[in-house]
Amino acid sequence: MAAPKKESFTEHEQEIADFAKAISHPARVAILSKLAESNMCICGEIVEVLPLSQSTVSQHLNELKKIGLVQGTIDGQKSCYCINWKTLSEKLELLNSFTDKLKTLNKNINQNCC
Amino acid sequence: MAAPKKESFTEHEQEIADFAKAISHPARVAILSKLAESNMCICGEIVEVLPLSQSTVSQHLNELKKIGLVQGTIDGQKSCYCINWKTLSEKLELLNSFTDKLKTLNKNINQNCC
DNA sequence: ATCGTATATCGTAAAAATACGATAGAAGTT
DNA sequence: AACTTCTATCGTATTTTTACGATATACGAT
Repeated sequence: MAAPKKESFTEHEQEIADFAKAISHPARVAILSKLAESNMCICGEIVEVLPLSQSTVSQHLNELKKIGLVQGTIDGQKSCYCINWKTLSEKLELLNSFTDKLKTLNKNINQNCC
Repeated sequence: MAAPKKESFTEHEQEIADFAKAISHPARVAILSKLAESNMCICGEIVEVLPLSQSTVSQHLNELKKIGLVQGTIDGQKSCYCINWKTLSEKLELLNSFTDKLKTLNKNINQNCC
């Protein structure tokens, strides 16, 4: 049984995990790099620089879109993507404040335990 | 065919993705919280606070250990875990310098494209 | 020596992620 | 109208992840 247990964690824990999952594939990291470089890209330009098929790239773009890290608009027959900087900053802030809290909770950061 | 294509990306892209993957499950986020709170924990204490079985928690701990975010030492019949702050800081730095580079590449952060 | 406790690992099942080809539909071009 | 181009989606195969129970091992206690 691999019943979904993710729901039994806190909203906060899930949010962090979801953001991390969005960038947990090198293709999606590469897509973000490419989009930052070019400010915006039509889908085909992204497909060109990735070693993946068009349909797979489309899927990865959709993952990034679902969580709000990128946004896409239809431009004629093409599809234009760009980074949603507001959301990206928010998610990063979420992760950073989490790790800051970790460090605060721990009093002896330099102490190697165990 | 779902042949593994992850190898065709850069080392850097893979490193970022691997770190993200390590914290892409709420259980592992929760484990890090618990470890930071308590400075160090025996395995059983972690199992107690998570809604997962002992064997599943052991698996998650192993994921975190593989990438170096936590370290474990055997202490008698118990197993003692703690956060490896050095590695955690390094991985975070990796992610932050990546996103900083994204922002630098993009000249008009406030411009909503598309 | 026997028993209980703690935990890693094995085996396995179910679910999710990854990848591609084929295709459909929309938008341009001739 | 016929044709090409672009991209999202469908169907599907493979792999990976998630989860648990059972078990083996190691340690401590009796």
